[in-house]
Amino acid sequence: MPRTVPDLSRFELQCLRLLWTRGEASMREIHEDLGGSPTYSTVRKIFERLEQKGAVERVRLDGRACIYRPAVSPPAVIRREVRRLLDGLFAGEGASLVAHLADTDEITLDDLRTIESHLLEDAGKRSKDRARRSNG
Amino acid sequence: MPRTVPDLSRFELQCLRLLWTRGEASMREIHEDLGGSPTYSTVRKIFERLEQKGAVERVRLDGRACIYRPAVSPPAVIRREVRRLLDGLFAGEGASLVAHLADTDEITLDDLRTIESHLLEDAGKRSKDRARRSNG
DNA sequence: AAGTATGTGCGACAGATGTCGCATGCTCTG
DNA sequence: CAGAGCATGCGACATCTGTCGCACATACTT
Repeated sequence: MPRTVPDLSRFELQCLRLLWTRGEASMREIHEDLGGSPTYSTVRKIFERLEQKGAVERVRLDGRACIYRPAVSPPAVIRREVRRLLDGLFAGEGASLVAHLADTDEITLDDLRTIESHLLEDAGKRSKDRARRSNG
Repeated sequence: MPRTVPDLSRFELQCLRLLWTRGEASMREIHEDLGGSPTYSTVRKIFERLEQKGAVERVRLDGRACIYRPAVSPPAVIRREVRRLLDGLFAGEGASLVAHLADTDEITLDDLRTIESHLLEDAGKRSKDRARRSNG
């Protein structure tokens, strides 16, 4: 498990995502998920590189086929990508990004309210935890 | 003005952003904005490619130096990048991205509320416009 | 006018990325 | 056990990216 998330290309990222949704899989399965294109050879090459970068690892064999598993977690990768976008195009301001999403109708008012309520719940939980810790 | 936003690399994007904030600039100025590194030659090469891709254009000369101007607008580029991130890591769901931002404290409750109120204002304006149009 | 500084065009290069094909070698089936 | 299939390891390429240097032209200085 690499401490720092490796730098992944778009296609590498796409393959990794497919692996995330499957949990673990052979390259053939990923190749099928991709609809058969590009070539199986290409997918293998991508996995070869993903493995070199420490983003995936082989867990076991299914017959003679290697089964791979993600070696980096979605949150870690996502954080990195979001940060990149934020720093690159929104001066690091998360609020600017959300404002953009609102402007372009990528999120609705209801979405925002739902997230708000979750935020409130979590805040409540966290402060309860803190209280428990200090009293316990 | 290219109809479709060209595909830009990270560094190309960074240079373009600097050009956005300046409005228009010579390569030397951008080079300075970058703190002098990488080399001036490198920056020129990036601009050469940005020009080929149609992302910037020369407007005039300042002495013998070319002055460049962005040929693609921030919104267009931003939309593209956001879409890429959304489709790539959030199943296209803007709400998921915002939820992530909330989870990682990239946005605060206040931010959300502010955006919400703007959203309400704009919605109001739009419906007023509609009313004006239909009545006018 | 001659020289110096500066901007540009062009070319070179290493490393990353996307795309394949081939030969070898294990497995499963007759 | 021999042959057919599939998976793998390895190598080959064309592009794209980031990074420079050099030679030539042009403008400002003295």
